[in-house]
Amino acid sequence: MSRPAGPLVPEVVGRSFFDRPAEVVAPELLGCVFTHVSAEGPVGVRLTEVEAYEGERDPASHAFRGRTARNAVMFGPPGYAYVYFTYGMHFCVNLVCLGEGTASAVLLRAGEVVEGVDLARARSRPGAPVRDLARGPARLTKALGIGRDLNGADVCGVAGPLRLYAPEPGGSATVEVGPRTGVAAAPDVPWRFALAGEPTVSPYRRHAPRNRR
DNA sequence: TGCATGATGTTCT
DNA sequence: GAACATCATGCAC
Repeated sequence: MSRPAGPLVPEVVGRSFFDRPAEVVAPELLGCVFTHVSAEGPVGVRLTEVEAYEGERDPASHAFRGRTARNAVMFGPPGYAYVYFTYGMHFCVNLVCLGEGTASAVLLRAGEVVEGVDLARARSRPGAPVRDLARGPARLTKALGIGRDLNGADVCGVAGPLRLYAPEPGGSATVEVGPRTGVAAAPDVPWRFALAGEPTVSPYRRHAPRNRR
């Protein structure tokens, strides 16, 4: 498609983009700008690190044991946000891939805040450097102000609070591939994708088993 | 600079 | 009742 020359109006990513396996969608999400417009204002994050999760063939996925009330969104149509609560205090956000009945999703792990920096910082910690605001999946949702109420929100709709914009053309970035971070199961599957050389990308950490008391 | 640990709630077995 | 796709903090070196 074409658009008239003028100010940069980034294109909203369409639903067909997500109607593909997560491990295919994931690397293409890098560089996209994910925005949440709330009552407080807009915050946008340029994605620098993501992870792919498949359904029943991926033991690290929430959908591994089949459909439940919590992961129902993952089994739904593509282009929606799956938000879940974990570790008693953190939210993480996924973008659902593939069609109805297939649990495929991409976890957004980290990004660089490119819009609404002040708001993002206020939600995080005053004085925090910009590159720390969305470094890590839980911080990313915090910076964007994403909570449980956005579970199942449409990412492809122009009217919704969540939107995903295609990266500006011309930027060729090197994509780094590696094992997923922090997962207890299938730690060696290379489905973690990151932009090389980005300071917002968290260092690789293997899942740390917790001592029980 | 790097590791170990506690906080905290939802979900599933 | 245990595990968990995490983060911030404290302490050792």
